Amino acid sequence: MLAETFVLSRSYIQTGKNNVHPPEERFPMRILLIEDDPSAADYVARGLSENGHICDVLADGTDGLFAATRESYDVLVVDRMIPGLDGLSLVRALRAAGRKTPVLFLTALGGIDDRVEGLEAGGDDYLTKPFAFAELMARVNALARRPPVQDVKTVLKVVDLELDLMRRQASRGGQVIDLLPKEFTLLEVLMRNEGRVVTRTMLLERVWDFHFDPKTSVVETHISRLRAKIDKPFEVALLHTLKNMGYSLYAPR
Amino acid sequence: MLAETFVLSRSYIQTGKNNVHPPEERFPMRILLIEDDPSAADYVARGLSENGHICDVLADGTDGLFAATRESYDVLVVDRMIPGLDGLSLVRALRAAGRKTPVLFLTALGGIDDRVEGLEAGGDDYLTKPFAFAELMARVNALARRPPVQDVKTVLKVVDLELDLMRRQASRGGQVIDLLPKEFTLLEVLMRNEGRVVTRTMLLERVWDFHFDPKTSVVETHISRLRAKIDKPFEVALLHTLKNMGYSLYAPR
DNA sequence: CGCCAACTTTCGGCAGGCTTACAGATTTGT
DNA sequence: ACAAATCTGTAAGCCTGCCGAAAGTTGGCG
Repeated sequence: MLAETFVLSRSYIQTGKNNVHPPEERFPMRILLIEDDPSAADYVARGLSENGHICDVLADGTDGLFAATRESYDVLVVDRMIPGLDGLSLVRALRAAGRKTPVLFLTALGGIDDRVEGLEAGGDDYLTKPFAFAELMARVNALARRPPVQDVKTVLKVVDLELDLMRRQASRGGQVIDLLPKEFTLLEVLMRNEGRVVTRTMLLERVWDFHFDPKTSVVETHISRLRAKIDKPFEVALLHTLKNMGYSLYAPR
Repeated sequence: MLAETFVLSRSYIQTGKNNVHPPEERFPMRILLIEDDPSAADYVARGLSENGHICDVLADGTDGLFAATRESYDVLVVDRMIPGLDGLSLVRALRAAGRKTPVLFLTALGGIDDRVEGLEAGGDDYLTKPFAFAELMARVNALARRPPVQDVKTVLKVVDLELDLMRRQASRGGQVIDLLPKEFTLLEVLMRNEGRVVTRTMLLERVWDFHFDPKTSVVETHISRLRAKIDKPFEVALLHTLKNMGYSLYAPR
């Protein structure tokens, strides 16, 4: 899975049409990590995905700039020392192109000069290696202008359906429901968009990190399995299909 | 000689005049850090001040005791190994003088005796080096919030599984279980997060202080060993795996 | 009646996690 | 200071159970 994120799909170009996200706060952040050291990259990527975010990784500066310009990421995490195009130039180019995506620099050097350089080039924050992951997460949150983790809602609720994000556990009407990982994130996305239509494309991006159409029925398959657990055993269905549009989670009236 | 060791504490002298704070929750906490390793001291002091608190730093035990007795700090953070007067004696002396200021010990080694001694001497909590700053901040907050006469929780409990932090000994259903040091801290982290998901990244940071991905199965290995001791011999398993997420310790329903 | 979109179920591959053995490191005892 | 014992991390192989492709079914709508 991590290996996959290393090879950023070339076909993400196709999704260009639909890269405008709804203005409301979206949960999983999309983060682009530009880092060539595999172990560091893995560490960060893994941590981010464990925290429910989507992380693309590129090891080369040129590719990084390309992706950062084309796609709309919430935050960029950029190593200063990378092959292709160094982090500093990358960000300068990005800013010159008018992109304001917040940038967090990772630097092996803790010198004051480095810091100044980075910020002057248009970086928003920096972090010297090695660092605790919690710190990176905190700074990324700060850059994305999100409230600190402590007062992030930990239990989602739609009617009598509850999803405890910390315990990773769902329940309906007090009855505990076991969910598989994919089912869990699928439900999470749906619940965070209660009442709104969630398109297939959104689901592919947020749950599967596919930036293209796999031309299969993965989504349907998992929707089906999810229904079997959260709707089938109960009176009223909460998950509704909207033909040719997508799905929506709400209480019928 | 005395003057020398006070070098770091310019703010201590200036703030001396106003040492009477309202008893309720006050925001900038005043914290005295007694630590001789400059880089560690910097790390902590910087972190505290970034969090808006006031931190005085002293590198010598004798000076530390003097300041701690004279001033009224909200919390003391004390390294066990310091020149002048060791941390243990410092706290004993402080308590003997009737001061109840909460004390957080920093100890390089997580040995049994270190912890027991520290708590017996009148310490309120301990933290083994190295640590993530966030953890120190959390513990300091906890200490400051705690009513002056404290009983440190010395035994963690999850269902019938107990972990005696003083004796460094685990037991389940009254049956004593021997744990190796790594297993002990691993279990401690898990128990302190009962019911919550503890990600692999968290474990790598808190138990191993790895700030990168070791790309090996250290965690799995130790989880396996821990399971063999705390779960295998018993009816119900308490330690559960969540694929791609981490582990969680809780009683099955 | 026929088409298309969505639903359901089955089933094999495989990734991620588990286990074990071993060797290096560290600690302890003499 | 040396040897013994203990502890820890790596690597290799196994195994489980999740995931997604595929094929067949349903149902809505023209």
